Amino acid sequence: MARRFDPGRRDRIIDAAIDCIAEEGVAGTSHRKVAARADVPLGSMTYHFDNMDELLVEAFTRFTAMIAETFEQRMQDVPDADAALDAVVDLIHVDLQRSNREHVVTYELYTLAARQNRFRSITNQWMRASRSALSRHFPPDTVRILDNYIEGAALHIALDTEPQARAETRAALELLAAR
Amino acid sequence: MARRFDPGRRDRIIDAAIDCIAEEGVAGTSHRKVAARADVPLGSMTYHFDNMDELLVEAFTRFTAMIAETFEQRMQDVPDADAALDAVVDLIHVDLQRSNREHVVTYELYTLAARQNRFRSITNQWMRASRSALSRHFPPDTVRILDNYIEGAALHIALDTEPQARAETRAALELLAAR
Amino acid sequence: MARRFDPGRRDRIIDAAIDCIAEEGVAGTSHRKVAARADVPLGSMTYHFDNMDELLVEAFTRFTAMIAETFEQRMQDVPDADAALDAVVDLIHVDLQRSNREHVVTYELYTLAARQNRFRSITNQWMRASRSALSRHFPPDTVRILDNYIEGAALHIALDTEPQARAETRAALELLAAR
Amino acid sequence: MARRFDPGRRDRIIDAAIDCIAEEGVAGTSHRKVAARADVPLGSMTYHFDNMDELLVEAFTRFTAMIAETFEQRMQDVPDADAALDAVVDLIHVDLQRSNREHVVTYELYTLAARQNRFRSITNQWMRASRSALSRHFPPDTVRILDNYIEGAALHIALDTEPQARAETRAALELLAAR
DNA sequence: AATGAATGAGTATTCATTCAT
DNA sequence: TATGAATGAATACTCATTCAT
Repeated sequence: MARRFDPGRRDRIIDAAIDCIAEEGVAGTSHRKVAARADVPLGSMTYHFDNMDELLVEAFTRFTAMIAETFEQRMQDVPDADAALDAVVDLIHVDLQRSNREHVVTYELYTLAARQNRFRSITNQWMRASRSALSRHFPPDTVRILDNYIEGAALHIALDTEPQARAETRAALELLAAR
Repeated sequence: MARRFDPGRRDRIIDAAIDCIAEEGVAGTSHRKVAARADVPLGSMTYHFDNMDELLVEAFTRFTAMIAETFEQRMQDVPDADAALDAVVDLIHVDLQRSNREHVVTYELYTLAARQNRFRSITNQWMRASRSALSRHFPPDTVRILDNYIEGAALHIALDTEPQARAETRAALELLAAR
Repeated sequence: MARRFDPGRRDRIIDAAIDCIAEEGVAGTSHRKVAARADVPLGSMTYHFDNMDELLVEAFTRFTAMIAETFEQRMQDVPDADAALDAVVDLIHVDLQRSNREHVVTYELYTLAARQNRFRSITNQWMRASRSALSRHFPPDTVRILDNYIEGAALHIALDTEPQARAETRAALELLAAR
Repeated sequence: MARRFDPGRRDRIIDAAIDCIAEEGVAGTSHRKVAARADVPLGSMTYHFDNMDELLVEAFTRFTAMIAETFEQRMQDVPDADAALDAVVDLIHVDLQRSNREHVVTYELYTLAARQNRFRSITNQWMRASRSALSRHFPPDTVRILDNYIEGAALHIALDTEPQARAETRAALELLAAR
């Protein structure tokens, strides 16, 4: 009845899906809920996306692209390796801790990626982008090692309850970057 | 009508739940499926566990306890720090890669932990146990740093498709342990 | 697979719900039973009604509307107060005693109304309609008193096993109406 | 294991059942909930009461006996018919309005009574007791009429949202009692 | 191109009752 | 005598997907 001309509807659905995943998890994300969030009729969900998996792939692709983009920008904005390490420490200790929204969506994705290739492609591409951003300031071998450490440190801060000092993170990164 | 006396049934249900999570994910784990796997009537599921979450908590608690136990044993079996690093490299490059069963269950847990305290308690306890095992051979600060790296490296090997050499892992660990 | 186009289905479900409440009580009224009675698939129940309460509200609303309508008609059809009293006596001693269907549904509603506002709204509206019908022949104060007596007399005839004479009812009503 | 000697357990179960009916309705009253409330093992429920209906009959019998007893006492305590009417007005406008606990249990009983003889016996006995109490001050015919009015007035105050004045109730009762 | 209605399979959970101990 | 464990049937409700319009 309403809204027959609605460009951007597809986009809105994808954004709504990301929100839904963040708030209710992949398990709690259904056509109905996403449709309600995006304010589109239920029937239009499977019109725009063949099935739920299709939508999840698009949602996670957009989510990771946004984060990768931000990180790339950050690495582009710092003058040298030392400043890059500072930016990484900030990323781990400030940005990611601001809200756990990014954590939860990330681990939802990891869970899918551990099981299905199509989602592992997304994590793979994301990780490649992260390493590419780090490559602006560090040699390839160092990049991989740093990348590993960053991932582990972020995860432990998120899922462990014992505090971790900025200084410690910085020290570890320096050690790995200096080799 | 059949089996009225079945001690150990609770245990069997928990094991069946772990299997189910490994093969079908938390989302794919239902009372019905676990009951079928454990060969118990559906009605007995909520007799033994007040609700699904209760069962998941017990399943993940047992799962992490088993893994932590194995790691503790390994650290106990090696004579010195150098051998401990070898064991860690093996853990990352051999054991974890043998099947992705442990990965998938682990990330399922992380996903829950990112959202609910009761599951975060489980990851927290697990991480504490891992660090405690490493403490046999390394000082506290080093332990935390090693632990972060191990987590990140394992995750990237699991969810990235680009290969990572044993030598590289060993080198990074040495760097972090030597400080 | 069969019937894809079925207008009036919603209506049929409501009628089936009233029948089900009459025969098996609210406690015995389930989605399954109503669906079977209305000859619709189980899955369509919660499509048409968000939940069971929604359906009960609609069912009781329709039930009370039908009864109120009949009473209004009756009061409209009689020429004066005296004839109105006769009609009321008939209502209590003849109509309501013909089957206990109306009684049981009514008390089911009262039980819900004693506990939940949304059902008390229904009883409230019904009572207002009854008084409005009586207002055709009696002044407001008398209407309220008559209404109380009618309710109590009907209830006692239904739930007491001792007989009550028409003459007695008529005498009581006259007393109350004459004031 | 615990409490092997527990006289009064049966009594406690009946009281717990009344509480449960008051708070959650007959539909929400289950063996489990009553057992928890009475702090007795689930298995002892069907040991003391053959089935749920047996328990409900005992619960409603006790509930109505208590109320009838109170009313009888009240009628015994007043000196004459005029004071009796005052007491009745108080009953309707003060006592019953204090909490709706009595209302809800009463209508739960009426609902069962409308359908099953064994519960109608309970309402019947209750009503006989009420009339017997009124008989202390009024002749038989008047008693029945008063009883009807009291029932209807109480119900309308409970389930209608429009206020009803004490004076009006008193006036109606006087009219009926004076005949 | 777009969608409201439809539906069968599935979900977690509650339950009265039974019965071996 | 008393009860913890057990169980099959039932509950309300959600869902992805289909399809007639």
